[in-house]
Amino acid sequence: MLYHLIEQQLHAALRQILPDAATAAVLVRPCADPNFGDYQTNALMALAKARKMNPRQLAADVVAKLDVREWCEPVEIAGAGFLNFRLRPAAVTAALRTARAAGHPFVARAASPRTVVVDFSSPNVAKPMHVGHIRSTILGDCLARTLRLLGHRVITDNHLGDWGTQFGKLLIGWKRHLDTAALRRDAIAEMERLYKLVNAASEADPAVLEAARQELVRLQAGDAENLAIWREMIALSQTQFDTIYARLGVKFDQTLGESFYNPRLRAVVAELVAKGIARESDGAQVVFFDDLPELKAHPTIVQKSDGGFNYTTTDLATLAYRLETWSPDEIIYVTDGRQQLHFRQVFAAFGRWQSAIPKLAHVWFGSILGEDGRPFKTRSGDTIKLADLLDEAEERALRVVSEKNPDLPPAGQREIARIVGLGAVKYQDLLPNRQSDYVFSWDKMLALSGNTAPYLQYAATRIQSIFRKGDIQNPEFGIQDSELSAAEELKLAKHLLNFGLVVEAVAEEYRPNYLCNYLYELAGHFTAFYEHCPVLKAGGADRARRLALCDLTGRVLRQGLGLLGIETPERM
RNA sequence: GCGCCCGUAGCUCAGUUGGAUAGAGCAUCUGCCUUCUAAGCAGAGGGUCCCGCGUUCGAGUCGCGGCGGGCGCGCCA
Repeated sequence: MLYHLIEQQLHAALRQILPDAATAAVLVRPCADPNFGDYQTNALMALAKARKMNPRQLAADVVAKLDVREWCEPVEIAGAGFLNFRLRPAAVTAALRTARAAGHPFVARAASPRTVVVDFSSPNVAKPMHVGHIRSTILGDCLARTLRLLGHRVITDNHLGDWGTQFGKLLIGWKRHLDTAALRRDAIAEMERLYKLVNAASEADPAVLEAARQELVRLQAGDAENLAIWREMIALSQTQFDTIYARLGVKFDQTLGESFYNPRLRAVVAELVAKGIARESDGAQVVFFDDLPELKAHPTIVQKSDGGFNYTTTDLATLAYRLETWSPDEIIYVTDGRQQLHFRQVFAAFGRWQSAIPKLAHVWFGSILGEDGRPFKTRSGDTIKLADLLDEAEERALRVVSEKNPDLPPAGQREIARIVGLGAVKYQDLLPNRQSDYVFSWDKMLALSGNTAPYLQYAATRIQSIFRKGDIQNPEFGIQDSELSAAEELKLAKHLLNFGLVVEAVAEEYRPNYLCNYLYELAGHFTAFYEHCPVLKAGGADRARRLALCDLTGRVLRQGLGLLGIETPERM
């Protein structure tokens, strides 16, 4: 990648001037304003400041030692000490030629691949998946795909909520009120009905609450009947999850729910106690963090006073299992922001328990708010089911498709509507900064114009259309030494070069919105090119080169959308 | 009370080690389909980046203090 080569040369030059400088912080980034050039570095100013040097003088000294003639016009020193690099067109065409031969154009595989566990989605058994599950699922899937493209070994794990106190109420409901016909029709809806029924009843009648507690105790003690019912509830739920995941194109390498770790919990606590990490307090076993100021006031319980375990215990057992099973370099948790304190506690406790721990990342996202700006209530009944959201998305897309393409056969229209509708939902979810709360709105979630997936898909289909119209199957076109004659070609080409930079940033900061914005800009550059530069009607070298640009743009768009988990139709 | 996050155009939001003249989409307005798909393109208007002080050559970004909102804080997950 050109920016990387420039960066390396810059580091070499800097070492000649300041041998002890930390070059890792000296980055070459795309210019904020193309008027300044293609790439810039601002780090010399910071470096000069730290050493009380004259920044412009330092810049001049470094430039004197810097040799980037192969790729750049003469380097400019601007303002307080910016270095601006402008690519030579010949270097751009050379980079495009290299990319056309590459399996994944403009993306460099990681020099040292790492093993990364990604924990995401984690829906609860016996409950419908609702809009609240979409962010974790889509975000986690995107991060997994991104890390894989960069050459890392990724293990995705769906940590199902398949154990816990809710099963007491569910068991009561199953035994007393089960409607088997309704269960056959829609198992999740029936289980949800049972839960709500018993939940309401236990609020009114303490005897029901006590009965539910007893059922839970029997389940935990291994009662055969309760275990059988519990297993059936899991199996029925898994069918629903599988349907949703198939629709979303999300795959898991592992589905190890909370219950998988039950047999390990006692030993975890025993070890924590033996090592003096946990101690008894008010009848419970508790881990205190007296030496950590931010957690001093927030101890965490690993065994309740009634002897039961909780999610901190389960999460610690899960970490230990992952460590011994896969020896990961990193474990990523994708959950909402309300669990920040919990994960700080788990990570801190785990750090005391185990000597060598991998990088632990809690990738959190904001809450979903209702249209009124109030938090979305999960228990109040007006939760929007994920399946309904996806249905609505496909229906809205179908209306547009049938209007725009009335001549396509219905099955073709539905397939396009499926890809466009699901793409719109996913993109809308990945576009905002993940840490912002978002206000749920049908219109916003399902928008099909502007900065949306359909815009990107549309650009990709226009490219496909060119190849169809030109009847170009095995393209023998290529980029000769001819110049990129139009300004739009050069802009498009230069933007393509930065794809890998963005993919790496997504993986490093766990922020797919960087990729969304990059692809939106790419599609914008392509559209400008498309409006101004005829491809099929151009002749000779222009035509060949523009076809090559179309091909590369199409590949990057499809690859980028693929990282977001979004498909691209042939036409739309 | 303590902690985390947020406050940027009418609305929804971006804003990459602090960096150059703060950007999109939607909405509004003006043009563009006889040329590879108008789900598009070109252009216009629209800003006290919540307020104040500070650090800095330079602050939407960092620090401190306010104001407003969301979330969390030992036996749910």
